[in-house]
Amino acid sequence: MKRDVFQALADPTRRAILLLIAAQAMTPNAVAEHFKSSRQAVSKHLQVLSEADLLTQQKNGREIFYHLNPDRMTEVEEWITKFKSLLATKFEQLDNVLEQLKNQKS
Amino acid sequence: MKRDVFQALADPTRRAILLLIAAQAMTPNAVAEHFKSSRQAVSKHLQVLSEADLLTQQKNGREIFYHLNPDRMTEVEEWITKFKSLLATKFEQLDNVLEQLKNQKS
DNA sequence: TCATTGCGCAACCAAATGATTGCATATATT
DNA sequence: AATATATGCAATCATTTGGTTGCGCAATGA
Repeated sequence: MKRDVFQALADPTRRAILLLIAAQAMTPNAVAEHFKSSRQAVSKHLQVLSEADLLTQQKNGREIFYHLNPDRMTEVEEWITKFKSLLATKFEQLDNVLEQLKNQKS
Repeated sequence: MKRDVFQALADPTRRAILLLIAAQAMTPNAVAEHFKSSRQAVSKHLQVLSEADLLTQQKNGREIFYHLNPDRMTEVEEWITKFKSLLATKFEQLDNVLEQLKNQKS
């Protein structure tokens, strides 16, 4: 399943997991040891993060290491950048925003 | 109610609303005109964004203009920055991450 | 004054979410 | 071969979420 990156980042536990894995690739059990959450709960979070392409898996024997995929985070950065540039130019840009949002109209 | 900024940004419609209002402060009706969503649905989104302190209200007669609060977005930026700096230094920083996540342990 | 407009709020509903439990499978260890 | 370990997957459940509907209230306008 394809998932929205922002939605994947919405959960604070998932953000913490990302920070952990950003520092070092880890197995689900290793991740779970750092949280109150159970292994299964963590496993579900890892699945969500994987579906958002924020993580990749690397099987090694019976262990599965989850690695970070840094590319996907740039998508968030780009949104923020767009947002900020919009702020900078304000009113002048309203037409452009309207144009870009056109497909969301009824 | 206090709300998580990331959670507020999780919904694509809310992100679009933020872009609109970033370009120009608007009333709920004005916002709703740009979406398929009903006024009440948009109004709820505005409420969520307000609870996350991403928007402020300014009453003017019977109209309420929603303005952007750009400060709150920096919180997201800071998380991303932290994330990226973690990536840059990788393994060396693992201890720091563990230290920061300590309070989330059982 | 009376109708209309802009808006928030509460109740309600279907769908999604986060978590738990139980089980199956593959790999490792004895 | 038998057991233990690491993990995923499905079912289930309570809670949250996004949306609709209906109502009430303040401000505008006739």
